[in-house]
Amino acid sequence: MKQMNIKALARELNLSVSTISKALRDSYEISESTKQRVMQLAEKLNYKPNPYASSLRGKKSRNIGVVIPEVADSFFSLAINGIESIVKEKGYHVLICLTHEDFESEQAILKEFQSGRVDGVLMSVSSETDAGGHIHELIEQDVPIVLFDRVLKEVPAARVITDDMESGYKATKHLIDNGCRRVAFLGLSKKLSISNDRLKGYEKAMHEYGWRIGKKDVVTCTTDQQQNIRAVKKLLQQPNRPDGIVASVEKLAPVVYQACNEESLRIPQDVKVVCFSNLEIAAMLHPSLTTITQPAYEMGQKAAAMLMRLLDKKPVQTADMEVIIPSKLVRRGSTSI
Amino acid sequence: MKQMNIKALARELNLSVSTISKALRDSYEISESTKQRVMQLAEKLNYKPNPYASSLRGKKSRNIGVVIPEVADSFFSLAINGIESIVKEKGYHVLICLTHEDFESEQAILKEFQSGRVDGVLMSVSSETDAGGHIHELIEQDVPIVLFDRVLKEVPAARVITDDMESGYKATKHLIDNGCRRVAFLGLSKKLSISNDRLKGYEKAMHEYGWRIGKKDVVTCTTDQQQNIRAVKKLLQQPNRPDGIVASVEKLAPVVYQACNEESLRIPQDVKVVCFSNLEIAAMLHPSLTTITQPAYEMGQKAAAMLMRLLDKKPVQTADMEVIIPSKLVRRGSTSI
DNA sequence: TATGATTACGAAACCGGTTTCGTAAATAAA
DNA sequence: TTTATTTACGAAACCGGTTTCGTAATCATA
Repeated sequence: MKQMNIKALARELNLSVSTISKALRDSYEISESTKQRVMQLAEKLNYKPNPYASSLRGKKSRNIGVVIPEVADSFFSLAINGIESIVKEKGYHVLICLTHEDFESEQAILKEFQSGRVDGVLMSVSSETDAGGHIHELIEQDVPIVLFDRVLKEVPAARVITDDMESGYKATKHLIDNGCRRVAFLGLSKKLSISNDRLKGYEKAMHEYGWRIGKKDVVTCTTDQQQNIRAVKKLLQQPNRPDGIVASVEKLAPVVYQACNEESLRIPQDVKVVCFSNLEIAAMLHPSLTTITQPAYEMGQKAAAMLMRLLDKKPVQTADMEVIIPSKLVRRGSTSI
Repeated sequence: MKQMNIKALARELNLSVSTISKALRDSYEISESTKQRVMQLAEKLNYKPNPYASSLRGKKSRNIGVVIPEVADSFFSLAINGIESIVKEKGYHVLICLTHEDFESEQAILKEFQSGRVDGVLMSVSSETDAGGHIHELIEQDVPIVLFDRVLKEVPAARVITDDMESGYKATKHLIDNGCRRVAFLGLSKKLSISNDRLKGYEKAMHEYGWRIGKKDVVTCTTDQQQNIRAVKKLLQQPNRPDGIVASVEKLAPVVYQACNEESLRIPQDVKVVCFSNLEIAAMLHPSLTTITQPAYEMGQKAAAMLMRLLDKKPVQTADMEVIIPSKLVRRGSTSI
């Protein structure tokens, strides 16, 4: 079947193109009877308005871009569900773009978004992102953006984050309370806000309890899982090895388990572990994994709702520009004998 | 900054709009020196072509739609990575749409895609999908579609699947070889191709070894995890309860572990378990989980590559319309003592 | 020198909706 | 009855690229 368009409908009904358009948009200028006829024929002939024509004329794409490092991560996949639950109702579509933790990809994607392809952007920055020039450029083109989870401190954009410092503190304190005296911290990148804030909380807890932080006890991991395993094994091979580990991102959970396994160290007897994670299956790990669980779905919802407000051009209070939702510590087997 | 467009560039350079357009597209009609001038100014003024204008005129969106039930599932998130790795090179964007296992959502999405929003579609059907009318409609509008993993048998569309029957057979045989005599099967839906094929393999293995399949040993699960846990517990409460379980989709892994836990049954001593899953963390479960692992990334790549060929209008052999990539059985602790 | 071919560019149609503006006819108000 | 207003619709501009077609100028060939 040939693609139906407004012109064909107009011909069929002996009406003008503009009348059809108005009728379909339920304009007050058109009589009820005409609207009925138009709607019915449109339905019958399976007419679908061309979204690109509308976007071109209206300067609105009804697409929002979601820029994240990875989708194979339960935080991000849950956040996507939250985002979608909000924007779908408003008639927006979600364009998911993956950076694979690569800064240049992230820049390229935001550059693309300057074209008008999306009306707004939700982003969690890559682990390699340490400057916000690309975000500024986007804002200058009047594309609203809301950052979530992984943000850049110096970029004055709306943001939804968790209480990362407190969470890092809570995780570390939990380990110390359970008998750990030498706790190590695994970050993902020195550039990442969440790693750094969680690290700060870790440091605060360690200092508060008077424990020294060994030079090698703060490990910066990479995107190479094999290399991460080697790094953690090395950490655990030290003469006075750590007896507790705070892993600041979900993907490090298997790394820690694997490394402990290869070093023949038992969790939690020899090493206790807390990991930031949203994995449903954390409870079924061997042993079950104590986690800091982020409100991923709610964060996605909140970030999307903020973006919707920005798109509606409703005034947003400066106080509403930063939303902090607390994470929860879920105690499981990896931290108690 | 105001959005740059071709007209502004033309004015600036004292050239016509058409010359600019051709220069930017590297047309042979334009002299090298003019191309240089145009390119340089475009770069300098940060010109981004409006994708909707191009799409409207060219009848090509350079978007492909990916319709899947869920993104919080490692099979699908890996498949997305595979898809993206292929289509990005060809300059396509990925529009991910989630059905949440709801047939009506799936229909609505495909209806939307009749508008020309996407040039092609990759889909894995929802667990509630049992008819292919919406797919047919799309094909009639000349939108090519490739199904992957979860397909509809009767729809004559290109497809990429795994050897589901053999995998179900292998999983069941593995349990039987490890001493199980009463194996249960957990499907996701009676409508789902993968559930049914895997079930067939299960039945084949059971018959081959002369084991009866109890009336209640084939359980059809739902999207409600709590209900699934109750169903599996009920399964395990039978007087002559199963000593082996084949779980046909990843999300049932936590269900089985939870149910066994609540029934105080040990894995693998009391019940042995094989689950179809791509979870990286399966090896760290308690006990580690024997899986049928699908080549998710490769399937995504293959499906995307097929779609690219269809979009290039290259003739595709009928023999190439169905690609079957084998899954692998990964033996772990949940099936051996 | 005359003719044909090539080069380099511009005018304008086009894609398919949306919106502005103008207007005939019907209705209401004076 | 005249004037003002409302109703219901159409013509055409518009969004921003792309493409077709026409053409003046230059170059090559006979």
